[in-house]
Amino acid sequence: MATTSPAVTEVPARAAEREARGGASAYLRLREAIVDGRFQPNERLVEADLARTFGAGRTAIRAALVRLDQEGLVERQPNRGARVRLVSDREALEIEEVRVALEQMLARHAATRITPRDTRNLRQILEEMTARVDAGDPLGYSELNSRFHEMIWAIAGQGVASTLVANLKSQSIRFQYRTILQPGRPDRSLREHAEIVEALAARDPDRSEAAMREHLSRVVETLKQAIARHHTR
Amino acid sequence: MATTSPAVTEVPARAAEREARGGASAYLRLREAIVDGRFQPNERLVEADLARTFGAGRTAIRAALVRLDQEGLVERQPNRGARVRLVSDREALEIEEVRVALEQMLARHAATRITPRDTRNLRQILEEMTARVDAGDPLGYSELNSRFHEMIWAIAGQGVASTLVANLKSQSIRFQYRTILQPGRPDRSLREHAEIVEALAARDPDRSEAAMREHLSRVVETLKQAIARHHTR
DNA sequence: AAAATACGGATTGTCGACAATTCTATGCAC
DNA sequence: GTGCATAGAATTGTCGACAATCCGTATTTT
Repeated sequence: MATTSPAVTEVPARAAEREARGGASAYLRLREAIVDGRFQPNERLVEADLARTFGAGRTAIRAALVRLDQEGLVERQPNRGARVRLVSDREALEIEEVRVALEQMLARHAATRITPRDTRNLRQILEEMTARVDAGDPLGYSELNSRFHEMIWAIAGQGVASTLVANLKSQSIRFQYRTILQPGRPDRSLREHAEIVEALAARDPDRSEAAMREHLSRVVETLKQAIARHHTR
Repeated sequence: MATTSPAVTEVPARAAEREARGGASAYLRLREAIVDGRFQPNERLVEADLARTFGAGRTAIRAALVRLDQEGLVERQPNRGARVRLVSDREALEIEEVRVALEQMLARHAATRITPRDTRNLRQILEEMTARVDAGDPLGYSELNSRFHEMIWAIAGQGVASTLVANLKSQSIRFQYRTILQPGRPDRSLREHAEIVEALAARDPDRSEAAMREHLSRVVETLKQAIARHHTR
């Protein structure tokens, strides 16, 4: 809403969605704050402080922290409190690898369920993405990129897998910018996305899976290099 | 311990492992009880009752339920309590599909990291599995089957992915028996496992991934049929 | 001076009690 | 007998208080 895009990260389904007003939406607000980067990684999350900040009781905050811990956004140590979890370079890579595996599968399924209407929507996003690249707007591009992938998840109609990727994404969101700012990436990325759309439109599962794999493998590769560079400097 | 195998499902890593005595190990014990099937699916989980049963306070039980909810083993509705989550046939299939995707990836990674010692261990498990089949012991076979796959996860050295599959497995554990009891399955399954070992031993990522995919795709297929049969009867 | 110890503040963990909500069963009208 | 309203029981949600634990600092010991 205010800061970044609204649909960038969907809240992982289940778990008492309809929550009272002040009470348990503490979870949602705290989550948003962390994902948006309003807390530093490794920053301590003191229950009493959070309770005051969010106008909730300590009980609610406590429940939220337990959830976020299980979700991997927060790290809780017995008697020592909670911190915003810092995902290491190593782990960020692992997460990305899992994402490759899952999105491959999702692409495969999407290919068997895609409708002409879906195809039109994907093509439109692709156009907008091109426009952003031409306009030199990496943030807008990144946002559309997210939309693109999320749309494929939706087409695939695999709730379990979609929830998992969404979850992983919110954990590694802090690393995203690294792969975006790579020089020469946008053009290539655009072509890769185009191929994905074509493969899906052709309703060809193997080709769709391969295209997605190709695309995301390159993202992983880029991330690897970025990390290596970041590490040796 | 009493009912089924002890190592069948590893507890998903993170989250305050060192917990006080009676206090928060409530989570572990409740989890085990659910996974072992000591609670019926959809059975209500009343906090006060659980607290008495496990000799813990309601607070601890509450935290445990929140965690289990996030984990997908329990379903919590505001003001209406928690139940053991019932995974639908549909969802069981989805879960299995995700498992295919993840284990494929894990096999690929394992192929690049496997040591001669690992190979020996895998071969040995394979032998024992053969023995179980010959002895007509499906439960023992199933247990070894789990060990086999878990060993590959360990070899792959991908903590994130491993945690996810382990988690998924505990959710769908109730469906396992359906695929096991399929006639003619054991022999074929055995051959598939053998091919996986060979591919890994050859340190061939593509072949390993393909072998795993082949194997698990068949499991999915079997599950599909079992569900269909179960549904139309 | 370095190490070990003891203290004090801050924070988490747990309990009991009460409010809020949902569920169940009874009674009443028709 | 069926449907609806209502009272009571059962259960969850939240708060405040206190105990347990940890961390940093000052003090003692060697």
